[in-house]
Amino acid sequence: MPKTETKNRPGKRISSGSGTLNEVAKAAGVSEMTVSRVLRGKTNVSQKTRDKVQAAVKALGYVPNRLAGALASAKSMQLAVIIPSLRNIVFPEVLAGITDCLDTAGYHAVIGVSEYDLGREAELIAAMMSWRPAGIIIANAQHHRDAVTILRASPAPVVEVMELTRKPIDMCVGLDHRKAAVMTAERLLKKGYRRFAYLGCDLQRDKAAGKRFKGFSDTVLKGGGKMVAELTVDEPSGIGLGRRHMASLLAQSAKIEIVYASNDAVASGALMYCLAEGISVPRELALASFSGLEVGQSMPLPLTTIRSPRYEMGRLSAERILDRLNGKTPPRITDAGFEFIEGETT
Amino acid sequence: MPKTETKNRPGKRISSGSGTLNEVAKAAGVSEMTVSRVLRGKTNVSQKTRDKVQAAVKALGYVPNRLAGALASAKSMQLAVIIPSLRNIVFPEVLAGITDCLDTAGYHAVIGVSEYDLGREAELIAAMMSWRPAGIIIANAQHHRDAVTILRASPAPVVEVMELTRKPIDMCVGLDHRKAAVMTAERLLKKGYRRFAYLGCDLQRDKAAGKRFKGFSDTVLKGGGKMVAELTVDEPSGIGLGRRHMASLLAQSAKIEIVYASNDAVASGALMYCLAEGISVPRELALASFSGLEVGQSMPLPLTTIRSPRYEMGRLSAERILDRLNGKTPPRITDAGFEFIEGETT
DNA sequence: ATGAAAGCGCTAACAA
DNA sequence: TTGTTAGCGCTTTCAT
Repeated sequence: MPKTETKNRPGKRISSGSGTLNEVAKAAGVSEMTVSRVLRGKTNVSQKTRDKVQAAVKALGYVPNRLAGALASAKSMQLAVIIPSLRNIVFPEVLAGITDCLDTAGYHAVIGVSEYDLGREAELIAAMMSWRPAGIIIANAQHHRDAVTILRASPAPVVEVMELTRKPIDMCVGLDHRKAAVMTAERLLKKGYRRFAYLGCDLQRDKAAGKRFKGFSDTVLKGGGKMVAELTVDEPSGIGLGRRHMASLLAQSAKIEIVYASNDAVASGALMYCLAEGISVPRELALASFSGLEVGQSMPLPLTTIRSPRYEMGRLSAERILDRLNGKTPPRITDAGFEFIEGETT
Repeated sequence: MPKTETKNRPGKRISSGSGTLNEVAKAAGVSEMTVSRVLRGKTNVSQKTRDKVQAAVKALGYVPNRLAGALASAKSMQLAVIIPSLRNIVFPEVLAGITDCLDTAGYHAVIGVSEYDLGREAELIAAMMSWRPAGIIIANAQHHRDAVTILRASPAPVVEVMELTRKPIDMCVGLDHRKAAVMTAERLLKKGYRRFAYLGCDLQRDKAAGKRFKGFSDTVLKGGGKMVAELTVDEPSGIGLGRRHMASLLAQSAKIEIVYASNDAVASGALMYCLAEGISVPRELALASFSGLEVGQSMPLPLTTIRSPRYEMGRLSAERILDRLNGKTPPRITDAGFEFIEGETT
């Protein structure tokens, strides 16, 4: 196993694994610049030279050094992507949209996970900037002031993804969480529900969920309804949260007609609780939430919820950045929209 | 919005956003080398000089350029991470373990998603190598021969994660999928089950699932049982898959006693189908699978399954790489183990 | 404890 | 179409 010897060779530069432009140039009998041009697909090289160079590249198994390239051209092919969590499936879904789009353009994503900590997020951004990314995609619209300072100063385009903001740092791609929750509340009121309960994660951490909660309860009150029970739990949002905490939520009031959950994972857990406890949904208790996750739509009763275009938002974010890098002027604000899903839990 | 002007300034180098070592050095009245030493935490600098430098760094809002640093030192602080998918929650969970470990050490992950395509995986690896990563973590143990060639030649440590292999390219961290499936089959046989069915994703794409299927059916046959129905579907593994395809699996044979699913997502969908159709589990039909996902354990009946240590495998992979970079000699093969979960679906 | 010189591997700009 | 020159911003090595 040659690996073990490879580490620390003090005082001696490692061969970087695969030769240099110079070696290829010599092998092909041309200058470094010509090789560089061929490799970057510049058109002003004759086919003959092209072939020679490509043969040499293949023969030597040459892999270009993008660190050097990025340094010389001040153009990196990496994007920084900062998300709050990998445990909540919505972020990997956004990430999937991002990587799909980037891959086709030869870019790569460097990821940072803030664990919903804005201080940590700011540190991550600072660290990421040292790679001189070609662009930055960051989840949500609330950031530490240091983070905002850095991002504003960034020469690279920035996209805030997930939430819509009136005044993004640079660009934003997302949906109006308040509007989504308002629409949900209106539909539920129209259906006759009046006594609402809320179950969710800590609203200080997940700001988008906080906006939804606010929009929802405002609308409920305005519409003659009441929030008769509320439970927010400071633990990772997920199915387990809904499953474990429904009992104590329901214990808060005997008159809950419907539970609005912070997202589909929580709502799915809540529905599982009801199924396990023999609570008839929606007859005895109704459920609604937000996300449109596969799990929620696969339940014996599909959830009444809002579908957020997660993959699409990721893809659009990456596209906006690439557009900017290609000299275009994409819209600063992109409303990715959402869709109400009339399930069977209401 | 200053952003819009920032893109393509033809012929003019962008200021890279934040000054250079040289500017800091001038501001602090020392040489570049001294600043470099302070920034990298070298000890042989006097406290007085240190303070001056740090003041200058803060005053200028200097952010070091790691591209230049990596080029000069031939040591990057980035790891390449290649996974087959972001839609299957197990990979984000592994990724979470990786990023958690890397973050504390100041490293960052560059990610590539192969979509279960080995050709694409090989291309991704080649592309990633051009960033001269300090290490490479790649999911699974089966790769395109070009990929193997590149990885073997890599001066950076390589970890194959998820599956255990007898002869890893460099190192591996994982669990024995065959063994896990064998154990599951043995327990089910002991419980009296004889007529088995299999429901899962395409076994050519998900090699680990293939190993489990093989181990499971081998054991079933050896133990006097029978595989009376099999359905593999070439679509992304997930809850929806299980939910949608149970009907046609069950139509294959009237005498199925138990369904073994390729993983917990599929099994959860299958269980939801049963709940929706009023099939009594485990009386009329039993269910078992593999993963130990939160969703499966939150179902009204927790799944009988195997818990795979996904976060832990990610963490360990990153740790092995960092150990190597720090001159240690970690074990080539790390068995992360697994745990049988006796649920209520059998 | 500090500094000067010499690149790392590549690309922009200009020349031929 | 091709080549030459001069860095990109940093770290290594070797002096002092």
